[in-house]
Amino acid sequence: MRADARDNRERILTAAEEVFGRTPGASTDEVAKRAGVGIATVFRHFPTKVELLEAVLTQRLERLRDRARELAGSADPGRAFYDFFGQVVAEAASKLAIADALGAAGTAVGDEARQAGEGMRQAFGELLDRAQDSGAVRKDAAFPETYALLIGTARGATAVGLEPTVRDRLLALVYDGLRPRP
Amino acid sequence: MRADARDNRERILTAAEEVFGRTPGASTDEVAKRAGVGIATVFRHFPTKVELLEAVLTQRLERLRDRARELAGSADPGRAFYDFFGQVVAEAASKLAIADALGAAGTAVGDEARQAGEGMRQAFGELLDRAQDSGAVRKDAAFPETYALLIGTARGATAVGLEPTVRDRLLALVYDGLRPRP
Amino acid sequence: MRADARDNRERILTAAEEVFGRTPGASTDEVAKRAGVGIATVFRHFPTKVELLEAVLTQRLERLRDRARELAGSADPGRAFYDFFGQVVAEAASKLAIADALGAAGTAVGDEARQAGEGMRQAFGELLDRAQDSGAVRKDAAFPETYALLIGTARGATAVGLEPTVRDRLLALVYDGLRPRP
Amino acid sequence: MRADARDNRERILTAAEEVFGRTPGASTDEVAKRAGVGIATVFRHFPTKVELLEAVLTQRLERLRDRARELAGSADPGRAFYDFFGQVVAEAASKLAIADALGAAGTAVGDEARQAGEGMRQAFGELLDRAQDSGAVRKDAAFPETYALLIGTARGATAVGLEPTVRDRLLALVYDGLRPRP
DNA sequence: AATGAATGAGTATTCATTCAT
DNA sequence: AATGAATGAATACTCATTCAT
Repeated sequence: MRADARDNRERILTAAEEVFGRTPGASTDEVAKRAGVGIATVFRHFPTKVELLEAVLTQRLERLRDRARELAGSADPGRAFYDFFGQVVAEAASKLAIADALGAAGTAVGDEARQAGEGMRQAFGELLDRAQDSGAVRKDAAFPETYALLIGTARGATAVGLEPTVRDRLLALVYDGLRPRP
Repeated sequence: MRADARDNRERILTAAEEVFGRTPGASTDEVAKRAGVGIATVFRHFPTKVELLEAVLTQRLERLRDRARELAGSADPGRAFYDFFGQVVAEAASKLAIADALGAAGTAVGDEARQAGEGMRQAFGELLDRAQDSGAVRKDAAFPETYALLIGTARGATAVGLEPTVRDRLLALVYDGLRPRP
Repeated sequence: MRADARDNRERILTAAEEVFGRTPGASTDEVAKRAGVGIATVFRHFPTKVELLEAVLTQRLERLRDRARELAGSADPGRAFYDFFGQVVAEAASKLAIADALGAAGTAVGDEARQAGEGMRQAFGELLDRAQDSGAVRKDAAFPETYALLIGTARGATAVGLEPTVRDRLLALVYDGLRPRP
Repeated sequence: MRADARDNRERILTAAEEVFGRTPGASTDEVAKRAGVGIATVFRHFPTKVELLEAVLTQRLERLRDRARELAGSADPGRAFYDFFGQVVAEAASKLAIADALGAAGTAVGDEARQAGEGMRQAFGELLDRAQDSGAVRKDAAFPETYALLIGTARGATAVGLEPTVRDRLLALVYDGLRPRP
């Protein structure tokens, strides 16, 4: 039954991601129905709605962190940086809530979520450093504003429901601001 | 008595802006208390909570539109564009909800809000056009991505609670992306 | 509408007294139905279930205190004391919860209830003092044990659902313990 | 394996006594944790929460009955009666729930509990009879009121959280009522 | 026109009880 | 036989909206 429980936890988390991604203020019942379990099961796994939300957030942040870490080893640091940037924005455009997760990364209360956010920001900082060393990103772009630019671009892409073409042009604009001035 | 009513409407709107700016999920009661009127009075003026929210939104959008129009007559179109951009972002950083208003401008349901959003986007388009004509903004930056960049930057600045210095550096990055390539 | 509200408050309190008297763990819904009002109305008047319970308790304690005060002026202090004692026990036998109120008088958390309890205990102490001075109650019966005896007798009479005859005989036993030894 | 089961039953009962003694409204889970078994084990032994509560009650009543029976053979019937009375009250003062058990003895629903209550009351009646025959208790104190006095004194001692000294003085008052009038 | 009271639908959370391992 | 997970009914409390004054 350990397996069953883990399975259910996964299903609940997935359901929560979908439901809250679509309707941020959705009820826990909604999540339970979507996951196909009783409501008490949701509360057994996540004793509080806040804890459920934080678990979703944590998962998202960890995924982003992992992606950043994967790319950190790349031979082409510039490409790694811009690829990560673009992927985050692309995902945000389709999954409304990743942008919120990014925004919340600074404020997240829960310990796990905070750590995941910290890890993600560190990994992104790593990507930035290497890209700057390799000359792919201007040296005077410090971490805070670059991170803010990532968040903002992701949220901007989300808010308007941008078409892919426009999103690419938006990224082109942003990248041009990040590239070293000739 | 007409005057009293208009007065109350104003007070309610102001109160709503403050309250929802601070706590997006606040109750209508909260707004009534802040405005110093009974809750029934709020509902007399705005028969639905959604209508109240839309009124707040409309007001914000109209203010932005008016500011854009004022600047449209400026002798220095480049400066007008970047000033507007910067002001919007600066305000968003302090008033959480303006960014949402900007985001909602595309999706706004109510008729008034939609019109206000349309007007605001048109005015911003005007600023963009003139700035491009004057050579202050690159010609290949079309409206959709530029508008998305405005929204995103505003939201990015809001989400993280950026300090003014960092906000300025963020803007510098964004502006560099918007300026014509040499 | 002030009148209506006060009216409703009364009805809710009365309903609560009946309902909680019968079923101590009853739900707030039950009280609302019994009072013939919507559940939100109950919560408007008593924002918390605890506050509702305390209001019931307070009311009961105040009634007892008032009765004690009335009797305090009596020309026959002995009779006043034993009358009060008997009335409390008689009421407790029919209204389950008065005994609890008496018990809670020492522990009541809410400020109003605490004060009412204090007032009631003081009034009872007064009755006791005078009865002792008049020689109707033995002088070595101090307040704490006499009060405990009152509470206990009331609760004893309640718990078993005593018939009036038996109750009278119980009181006779208790009174004999309180009278001065010859 | 029969031994294991009986062992578990004991542990659950003990745990239930502790838990419900402290927190009358406690959950079955609480009991399971305290007993160090899974919740399903509790329900295997006591298919219903009511049955568990009744088992606790039965156990308590049986203990009291046994104590009364032990004392029934004593050479000094008066002392036996007053000792029993005092012990019950002393225990009630520390173990909140014994008083409830005594009260419930009249109303007990379950068959076992009812029988245990009956047995306990019979044994107490025996003690009373002998004490009356020996002249230690007045002859006109019939069983019903004397039993009510026992219950009441026990509950009175519990409700207020009486100190031992006061409890003793309370008992002195009660005993004086029970002793034959000179 | 303005007020504050009343309402019921909705929400998070708990708990006794039942299943699957 | 024992376990822990799953379940749905129940409960306290909130909120947008409607009535009576």
